[in-house]
Amino acid sequence: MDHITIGAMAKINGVSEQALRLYDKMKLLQPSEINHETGYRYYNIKQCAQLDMIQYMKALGMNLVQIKECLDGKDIRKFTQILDMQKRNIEKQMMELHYAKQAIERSMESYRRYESAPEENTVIMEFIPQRRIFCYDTKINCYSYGMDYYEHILRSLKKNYVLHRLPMCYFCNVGSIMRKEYFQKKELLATEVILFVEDDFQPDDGIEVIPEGMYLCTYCYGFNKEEESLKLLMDYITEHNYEVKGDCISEILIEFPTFNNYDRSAFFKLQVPVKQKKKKII
Amino acid sequence: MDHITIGAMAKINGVSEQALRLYDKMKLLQPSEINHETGYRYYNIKQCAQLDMIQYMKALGMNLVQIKECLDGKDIRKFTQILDMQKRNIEKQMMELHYAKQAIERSMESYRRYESAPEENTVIMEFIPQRRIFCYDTKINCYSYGMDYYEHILRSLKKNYVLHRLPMCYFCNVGSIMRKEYFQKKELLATEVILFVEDDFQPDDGIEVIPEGMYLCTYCYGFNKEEESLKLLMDYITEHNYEVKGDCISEILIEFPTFNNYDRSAFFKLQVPVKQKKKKII
DNA sequence: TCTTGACTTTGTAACTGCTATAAGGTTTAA
DNA sequence: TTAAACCTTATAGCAGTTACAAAGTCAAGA
Repeated sequence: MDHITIGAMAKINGVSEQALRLYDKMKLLQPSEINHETGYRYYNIKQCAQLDMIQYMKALGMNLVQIKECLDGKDIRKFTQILDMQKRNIEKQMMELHYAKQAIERSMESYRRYESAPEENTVIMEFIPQRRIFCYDTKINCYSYGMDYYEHILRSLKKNYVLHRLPMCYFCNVGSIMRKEYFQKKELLATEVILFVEDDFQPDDGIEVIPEGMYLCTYCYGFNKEEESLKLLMDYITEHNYEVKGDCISEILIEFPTFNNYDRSAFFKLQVPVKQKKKKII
Repeated sequence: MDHITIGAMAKINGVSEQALRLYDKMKLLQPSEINHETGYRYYNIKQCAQLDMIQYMKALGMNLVQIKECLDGKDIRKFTQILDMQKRNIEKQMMELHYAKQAIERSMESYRRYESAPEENTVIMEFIPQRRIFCYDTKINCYSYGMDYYEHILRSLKKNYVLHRLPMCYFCNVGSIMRKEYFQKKELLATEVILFVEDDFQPDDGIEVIPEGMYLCTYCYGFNKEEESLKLLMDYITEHNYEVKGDCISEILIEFPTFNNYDRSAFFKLQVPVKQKKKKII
C-alpha cells in the first residue's frame, strides 16, 4: 500500500495529522504523492522509516530545525556532533532540575518546621547538622539601617549571587550572620548576608561550612521582632551560663507572600552554637 | 527611594523591562505609582520583596498563573499544594531526561562500534554482558515477507511500545530474535521483534533478560544482507564445532537517516551465544 | 531655548511544536 | 443520494519571553 492518507499515516505512527502537515511544510517529511486537484497528501509505507528517525531524534531532545539539518546534511557526523551537544544540554537541564527539587524539598521542610515551631520568646536547644552557606559581606551593619536599606542589600546579594552562578531557587532561606565576637559583646553588628546551599557546593570563595552541634534557638515572626529575639538569646546565654561556640545565624525559614504588595514578613529562626560553661564531669 | 523607573527596577533585580510590564499586565506585580499623563511606571523599593517571591516561585518551576493563584490566594496552604505537585512534576521530568541521556549514550556507543566494526562476512567471538530486551511477538515470520510488511510490523511494535509506556527514545536499536531451536535447525524463522532497554526495567510482561556470555558475532550493512549473514553464522558454527547456547539476536546498531526518503538502511550485528562442544579439560 | 541621548510608552510579531477550531471540499459505503 | 468520515487551508492559541518600531518624555549641556 503506497497510498496512505494523512489520517492513516498519523494513526499507524501515533502522530497527529497536524504534526505531519507541519513536517510537510518544513520539508522534514513530504508525502510521496500529492493530488494537485484536491490537495490530498498520500504517503508511502516506506516513509515510516523517516518518521521513525524524526521521532527518535525528537526523543533525544533535538528540535525540528536540528533534525532537518541532520537529515538534510546526509552526514552522520553531524548527527554525532548534535548528540554530543545534546548530551551536555541534558546534563545541564538535569542539574537545574536537581537544584529545583532540592529547593522544593527545602521549602517543604521549612514549612513543616514553621507549622510545628515553638512559641515566640522561648529558647530551646537543638542539634543542627552541618550546613553550607554562601556568604556575602555588605560591609554595612544590617541592624543600623531600615528595611529600605535592607532591600538594597538584598538586591546586591542577588547580583553577587548570579555572578557566582548559583541557581536562583536558593533565593529563599536568606539570612544574616552575626560573628561570634560581636554576639558575645552583645553588639548588634552583622554585615554579612547568607544563603544556605546544598552540600554539593565545595567550600571556596564565598562558600563557608557551618559545623554541626548543639544550638540555642529561638523563633520569631516579622523583621521587627528580630532584634528583640536576638537580645533574648544573648540574655538567656548569660543567665544560664552557656559558652558561645560560634557565629549566630539569623535564618529566614519562610518568607510569606507579601500580600499587601509592600511589607516583607517572614518567620525567623535565630540560632547560636553553645556549650555549657561549667559542665560536671560524671 | 520610592520612585524607581521600570529600567532601574529591572536592573537592580536582574529582570527584563518587558517581564516587568508583563507582570504588571497580569497583575502579578503592579507599580506602586503610575503617572497617568505619561503612563510611566514607578516602583517602590519594597516591591522587590514581591518580585523576589515571583522569581523564587519561577525557579521552582511554577508558571505565572500558578504564581498568581498563590499570591492572590493569600493562602500558604495553596503554596504547599503546588510545591507538592511541582515536586512530582520535576521527578517525572528527571526520569525523562534520564532516559533521553541513556538513549544518547547508547547511540554514541553504537556509533563508535560502527566506526570500529570488523569487515563484513567475518565471524568473531565477543564477550557480551547481560542485557534486557522488550519483546513483542508479531506471530509472523520476519523473513518470509518483504520490507513493506516489516514496516507494518514495526508500526505495530511502536503501538505496543507506547502501550507499555516505554519512552520513545528506545525506538532505535530495534532488532529481532531467532529462538535457539530454529537457529539450530537452520530454519529462518523469527516472529519476535525486540528493543534493548536499560537495566532499570524489571523483568516482567514483555521484558526479558539476555544472559552475558561469549557470542559469535558477524556484522553486515543493509537489510538485504541479513539472511546471508545469518547463514554464514550458522555454517561457521557447524564447521567449527560450536554448541548453540541460546537465542540468536539480530541487532540494528545504527539506522541511517533515510536520505532518499524511502529505503531503510542499517548496520546489523548478528550474535549468538555459543560454547565449544569438545572442550579439552586442562 | 534647542538639541542630544537616554530613557519611557504602546503595540506587534516572532519564537517552538504543536493543538484546536472553522469553513469548506472529497471519498466511500450504504 | 445521502450521510459519515475523511481531507483541505487558514487562523488562533499556548507560555514567557525577546525583538523590534514608532512615538512620547526627561535631564543635561550649548
